[in-house]
Amino acid sequence: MRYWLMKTEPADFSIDTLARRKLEPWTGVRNYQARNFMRDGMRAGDGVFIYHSGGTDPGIAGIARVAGDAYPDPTQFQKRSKYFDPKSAPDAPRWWMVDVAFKRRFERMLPLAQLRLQPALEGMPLLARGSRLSVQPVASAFWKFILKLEQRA
DNA sequence: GCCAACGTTGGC
DNA sequence: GCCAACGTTGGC
Repeated sequence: MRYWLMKTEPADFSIDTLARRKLEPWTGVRNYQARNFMRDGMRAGDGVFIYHSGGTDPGIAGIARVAGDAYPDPTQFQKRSKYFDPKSAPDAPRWWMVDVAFKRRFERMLPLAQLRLQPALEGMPLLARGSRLSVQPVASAFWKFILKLEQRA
């Protein structure tokens, strides 16, 4: 069982949206590193922190789980989609994705600023300078520590 | 709104 | 293969 963190802009899609829909096809990831994590690293049941980015108070908003193995992102073939990729061919899809299932919402979001204060989280990719990766692994020690932090909050 | 950091593209 | 230009991300 591995752990991950996936970013989303809450104005477009938030933990509450996920709570309502229960299951969400995580379409639109167009970064090779992020794709590789989804395609090659994720397995059904893996834990996922849902991270809200871009707003006035970025942070971890809740928990989801990987619902199944990766499959080709259909939006890459849809001409009208903003995620359309003319260079991708159906017999050799470039972009892969997973379905993400809602688990729970944090009672209080864990702000990025608070995560930055934790010496125990040093080395988390999320906290690295200039980190933009929208899908990233979370070491199990970090996962556990963040859950404890949340209990305390 | 600003801007640093980063990834991708494309000319050479 | 190099690298400048460009577009995007995302914190502040």
